[in-house]
Amino acid sequence: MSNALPHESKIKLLDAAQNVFRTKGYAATTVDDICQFAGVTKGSFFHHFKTREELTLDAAAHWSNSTEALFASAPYHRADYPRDRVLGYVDFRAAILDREVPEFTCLLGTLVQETYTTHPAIRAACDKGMSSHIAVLMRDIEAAKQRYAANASWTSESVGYFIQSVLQGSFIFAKAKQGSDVARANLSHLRLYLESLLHQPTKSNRKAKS
Amino acid sequence: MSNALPHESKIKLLDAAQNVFRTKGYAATTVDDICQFAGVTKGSFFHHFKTREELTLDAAAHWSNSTEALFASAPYHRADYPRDRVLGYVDFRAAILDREVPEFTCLLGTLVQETYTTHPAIRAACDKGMSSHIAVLMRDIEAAKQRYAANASWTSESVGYFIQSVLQGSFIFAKAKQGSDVARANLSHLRLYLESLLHQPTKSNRKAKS
DNA sequence: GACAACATACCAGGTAGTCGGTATGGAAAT
DNA sequence: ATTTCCATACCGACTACCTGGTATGTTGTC
Repeated sequence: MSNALPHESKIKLLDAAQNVFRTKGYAATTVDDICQFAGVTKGSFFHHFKTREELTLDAAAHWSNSTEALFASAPYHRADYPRDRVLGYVDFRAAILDREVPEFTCLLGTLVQETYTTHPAIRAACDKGMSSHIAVLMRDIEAAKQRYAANASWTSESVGYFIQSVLQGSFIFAKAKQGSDVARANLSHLRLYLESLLHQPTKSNRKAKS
Repeated sequence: MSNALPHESKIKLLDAAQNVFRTKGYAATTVDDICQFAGVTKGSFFHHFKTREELTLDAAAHWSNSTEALFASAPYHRADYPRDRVLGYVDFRAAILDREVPEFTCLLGTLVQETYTTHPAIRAACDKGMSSHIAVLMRDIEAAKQRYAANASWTSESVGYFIQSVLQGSFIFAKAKQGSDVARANLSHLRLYLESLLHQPTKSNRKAKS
């Protein structure tokens, strides 16, 4: 990838794609839709991207970068104890639900469902983006596991995927019900489960080594 | 709805729609795709359905009916204790994962994600279908709750939605990863959580009244 | 012969991608 | 300093194609 920062129109198009795809889905979104939302012309679109699929791949990468930056800078991420960071992640996801549905749902989850058999490259990009997000989360889960449940039979990886799956499923119900009530309730169930996996810490084991 | 049982071609079309939608998604599926899969002509299609959207609504209803029948006749459903039926449901869902991805994923979850802003009627049909499936499941959850966790603060409804959300999220990862490993792991996490909500029964409280 | 259940050719609208062209800004030549 | 040159960014009309839906015809059956 080039290291020069992309032009304004290109970024506008990528951001527009994020929004329109999450609202109308991949296949129902036309190039003109994206151009209109971005406020640029079709000529500009095809200057920056060879095809609609190429834009989609770029948009998936753009999404991964911006979400990773968002979570990295979120306050929960600075908690001292890994367990607090894991639970903080869940709380943070719950806090975001105060918006319109297309604004808190996941681009990659939306895309992959429509393209997994028809557009292998997009499917792979979504898989990669979601997996790398989970990999980051896994670091905290693993650290918390070492501290509170070192001998448990579950893996931090499986818990990472479980968390993401609950989120993705919650998004589907948010779309079906046009609201985030189910998502919110799901996240409290999830939190409860995570608390039980990482047994409630006491002052003493909080003070324990690293 | 008519009480006469629908013609063979109509059923073929509804079944074909189920399969093709789950494979290619709603918007990417053409009427010709469905006709070809069903082995009927376009003329037949538009004889039975006024529009593509009407077929989709019928397909959603058809899906709800056939899945409800499937679960009602599944062996787990005949367990004596409601707790066993709830856990049996999860195990049954896990057992189904031995197939190709489009065969075990949920039509309604797929449809709603693509249509929730653009096709209100389809969105509503999906919501209705998923909610009524949960309502059936809820009966067992509620009965199990009365027995093992009568005073717990969670509602059987929220647990029903949580179970479905884990499933829907699992389907997304099945699509992203082209396999059901994550789904399977998710279902064991889910089972563990449900077991903890409905505390492990002993011989004595199994024998307890009704 | 009337009606349902098809079959097939066709059409109108929409869409991805193309193509010739313009604007702009910076480097190079003079 | 001024002119020339060129690459990048952008514009919008146009095209070839696809797709939902229609119109019209055919077959079988009660």
